[in-house]
Amino acid sequence: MVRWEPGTRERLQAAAMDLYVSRGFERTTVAEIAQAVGLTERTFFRHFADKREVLFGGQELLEQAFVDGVAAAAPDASPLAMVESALSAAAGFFPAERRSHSRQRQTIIAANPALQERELLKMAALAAVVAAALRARGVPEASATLAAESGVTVFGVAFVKWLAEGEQRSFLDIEREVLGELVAMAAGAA
Amino acid sequence: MVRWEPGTRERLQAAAMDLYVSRGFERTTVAEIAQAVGLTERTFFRHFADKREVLFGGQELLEQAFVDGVAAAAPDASPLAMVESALSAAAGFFPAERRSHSRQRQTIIAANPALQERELLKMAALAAVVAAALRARGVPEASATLAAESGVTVFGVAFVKWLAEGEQRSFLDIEREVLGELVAMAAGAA
DNA sequence: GAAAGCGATGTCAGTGACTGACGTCAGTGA
DNA sequence: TCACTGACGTCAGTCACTGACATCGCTTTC
Repeated sequence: MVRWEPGTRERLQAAAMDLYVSRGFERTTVAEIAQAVGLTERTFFRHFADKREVLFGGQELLEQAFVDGVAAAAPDASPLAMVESALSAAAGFFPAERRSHSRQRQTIIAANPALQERELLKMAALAAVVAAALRARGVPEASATLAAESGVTVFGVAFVKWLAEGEQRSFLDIEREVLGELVAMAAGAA
Repeated sequence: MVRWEPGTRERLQAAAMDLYVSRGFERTTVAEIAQAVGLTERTFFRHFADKREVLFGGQELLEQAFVDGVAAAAPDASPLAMVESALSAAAGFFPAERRSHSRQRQTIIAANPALQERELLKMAALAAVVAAALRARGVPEASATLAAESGVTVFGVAFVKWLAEGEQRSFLDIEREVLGELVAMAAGAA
């Protein structure tokens, strides 16, 4: 008999999601989450920096996908083409099966400014690593920042659309549509 | 003799800035801030929702400037032209005299993820009201969101540039430059 | 001009997030 | 065998934030 069940982190995440859904984020206590999986509040904080972070696992993987996408773009690609490649790479993270889970998560976040703050921070971090990846490919500072920020904006807008009721298209298709709209908008003002 | 000194809110803001600079944000207590102006912790929380909010006064005024800017754009202006108008209107908030103060504030924020989160939330709120203003002028949903987000991105990038050491140009000039770069980047991919 | 009400503040007693120090104990390797 | 490690528990403490209630100059009302 093992001393501790494996997958502590994952069990805490699942319990937190459940409780955030049923009681709401603010009305659930870290002690309750820990208790739900037979652990202590102190142990929760050994796995997650804070009560919000438990909803934001996998950030590093998403960042890596974006970075890999930038690296995979054609040698002579424009900054925006590199971003497009990154968006394509990230689309793999959101297959149709994941929509239900993502929707539930997004509902929780939408109900709490504190969680929105954390999400915005994650998106900002994402933009920062994408900008760094672009700079590593020789894109000048200003363009890199703008392209990265725009890319993350497209990602965010596409994500919300993907979650919309009745939406049937793949995440990738929606990303492409939104990116096209952005380019069209900017082109109209050139 | 009056019972209370006037300008409580402003005095709290000033004391908070001072302490955040000298001791750092995390190492200063709300009780200390209140004490510094002869008040109680409880009173601090009657003026500010939390310890971070004290650094983010004047948000409504900035939002209003953006909204007014959108409204002031030419009747046949494109979404991006409306955003440009909004950026121009906002530039009035950042005359050269304010750079020193803004720089100090930005240094505090840059040192604390919790404060960055709050700033990002404020920028997201700004984007939301700009998007609403664009929609009110007939811009379709998707374009409004993208144009607003792009505008706020330009604003943020321009703000950082404006604060850079050795930068001499006006905030408005920098905004225009950054917006131009964004349009050029998007146009290059059209 | 006394009484009533208002508004900004103080006081006090919480709750809950988060931290540091230290103890526990099954498994692991020398 | 035994030292050591890693994941967890226990405990005490700090601090952000909240609700309920008291205080008391000032203003309004009759």
